[in-house]
Amino acid sequence: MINKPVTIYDIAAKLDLAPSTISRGLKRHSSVSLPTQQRIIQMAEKMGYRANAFAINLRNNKTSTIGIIVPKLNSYFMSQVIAGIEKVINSAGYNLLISQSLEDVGKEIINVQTMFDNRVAGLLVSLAENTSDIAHFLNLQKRGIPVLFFDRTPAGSDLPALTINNEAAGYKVTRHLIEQGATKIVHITGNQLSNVYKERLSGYKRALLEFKIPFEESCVLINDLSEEAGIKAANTIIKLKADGVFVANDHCAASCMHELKHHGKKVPEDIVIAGFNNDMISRIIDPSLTTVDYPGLKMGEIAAKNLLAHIEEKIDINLTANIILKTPLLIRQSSLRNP
Amino acid sequence: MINKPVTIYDIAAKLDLAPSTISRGLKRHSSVSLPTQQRIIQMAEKMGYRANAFAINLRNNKTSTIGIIVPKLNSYFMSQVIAGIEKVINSAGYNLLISQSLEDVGKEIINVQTMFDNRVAGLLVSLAENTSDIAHFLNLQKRGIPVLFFDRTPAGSDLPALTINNEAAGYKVTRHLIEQGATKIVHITGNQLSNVYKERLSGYKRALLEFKIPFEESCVLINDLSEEAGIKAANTIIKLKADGVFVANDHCAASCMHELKHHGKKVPEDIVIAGFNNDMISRIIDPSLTTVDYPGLKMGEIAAKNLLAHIEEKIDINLTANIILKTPLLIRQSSLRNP
DNA sequence: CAATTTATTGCAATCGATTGTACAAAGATG
DNA sequence: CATCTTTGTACAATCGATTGCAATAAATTG
Repeated sequence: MINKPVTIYDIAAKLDLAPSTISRGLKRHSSVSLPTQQRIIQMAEKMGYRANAFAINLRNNKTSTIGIIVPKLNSYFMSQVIAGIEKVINSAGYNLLISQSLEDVGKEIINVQTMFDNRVAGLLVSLAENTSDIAHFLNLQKRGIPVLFFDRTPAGSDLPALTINNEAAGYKVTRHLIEQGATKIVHITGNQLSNVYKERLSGYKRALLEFKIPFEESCVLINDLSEEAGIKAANTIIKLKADGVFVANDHCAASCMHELKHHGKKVPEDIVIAGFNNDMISRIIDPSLTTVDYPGLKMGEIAAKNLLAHIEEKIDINLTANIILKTPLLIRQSSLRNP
Repeated sequence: MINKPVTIYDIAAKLDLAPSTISRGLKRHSSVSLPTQQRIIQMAEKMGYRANAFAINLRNNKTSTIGIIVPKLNSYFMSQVIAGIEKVINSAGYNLLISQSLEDVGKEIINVQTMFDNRVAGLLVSLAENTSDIAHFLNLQKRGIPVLFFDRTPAGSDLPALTINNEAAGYKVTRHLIEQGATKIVHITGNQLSNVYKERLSGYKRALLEFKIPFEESCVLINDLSEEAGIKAANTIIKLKADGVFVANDHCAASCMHELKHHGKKVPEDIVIAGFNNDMISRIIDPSLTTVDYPGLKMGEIAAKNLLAHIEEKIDINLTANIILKTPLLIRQSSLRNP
């Protein structure tokens, strides 16, 4: 048997009151007498009343839903970010609508439309790697829906964004590898349309320059940073006779290191390696992986808090300064030659 | 400047037609003449019309949103499941509303309420570990909203569920470890209220029984299967002088193995180890980890397809047979003594 | 050419909750 | 006791799309 939902009209009929009184009574509006409030609330409870979200949203023309668009869900980092976001917005009474662009602008555009159709109260976005034009987000802005970018943010735009200092992190890692004696460092990274990978490369170059190591184009390997890419890269590294590797993500670094060991290379003796993100895997593999601590949970929390502030206090989000999180370098066995 | 959304009334005014005609025209209803349809569709396009989802949902009293409640998002397996679900439902025009119970029944109950409030068309659920009573899902059933459980499913209920044969998998792993010469096998597992962990333990016991190895209560370590738990368990394993370990998840297995190696134990020579899930980490660590291939992506796809079939064809989901996926044992270095 | 059918389009109610305003009953004031 | 507040509740419009039914115009038929 299928029950149908209880409405304020049903409650009104039972208590012989007007629907408007029920509506106000449920919200403890002062214009409804206390005894009446009690009766209403008790009856609503008893009848199993649940407000119809659509009716409310239609009336208010907004929701308590936050949208989030990310390139892919299957990374530890992203799960952490989402966990951080959920933690904040749930306790503020919001829901999350999640979707993935799967690194494709086309899908990203569709996702933005869907988010708009569902009248999200705000949007958190980490861009697909091949997104260069961000026109599809401007419609939301026009409609007064705040958009906040995190991690993968639009290049050369003044839209509000939450990032880490990728250039500085790239520099720190590279400098550390050099200080550990590396003289030829390969950098494995992702699509250069993406700010994160571009900036890490910049940092890498700056460190080389500072230590007067010539930059070689052949030492920069651009791929999808997957497990397979790491294996492939390992072979290139051996051919290049490099003695240092800086990978822009831990999974790829781990698989690359695994493959290098397979080929008889000793880490860190023959080659020093560093990753990026501080994924779980970086702690468990042997030798443990030097990496950059990318605080996903914290990033999620901060992103959510900022967005909420803009939604609820109606401050123009475009006036927000960009936020840059600190990312400490975690030095572990994979790069430590002289303890 | 903030634009306000275009409605069918705006279009109607522009074309000097009735809103109802616009509504029908946009859906290419046969009662609207073809030229009028053209005019309507073109004008809608031009004015940037987007249907108000709430108005539609309110009218139809249903949505094209699928809800999903999982214990935690931060596992590779779960990301895969979600990717699989998204793949299927997106191409069918549905959205995903995701939330985590964080292994807490209380939060799970709240999540179910939220899902109901948002009138999800259907619900996919993997239970929190301490959920024993599933009364909170029955309301949805009563309201005609199909619910399908996957992975962590309710014990002793006839609700539709999608699982793997955990008992058989547990048996296969244990048997394999015994065949590789293990005589005292520790089983590290999770909350026994959860079907998956309970059944894997059953399989473990059956294998011991079959090979006439006495079952010892002290050899079953129940914890949260975290990285830390793995480290702690390693010490217990050494004290117990076990020579085999079957862990109910790869991450915990990896950290446990790491810690065992740290204490000078050789894997697989001194101790054979197997995990569960075939997470990325199982392939990258050294030695590579024997594990059970848990096909997350496939599970997500099947779950979504089944749910959709029930939503769209209105077949009573409770008549569906439970689905059980195959899970091959992947034998790798961590347990292979005699090649 | 009148009568009837058919093709289009419009009217108005509906979904459930909200909210400005009107109204009635109670109490306060002179 | 009449007038003015105050308090509590009700009325009715509104949000945007849908849909059964009515209405009009055009086309067909006898």
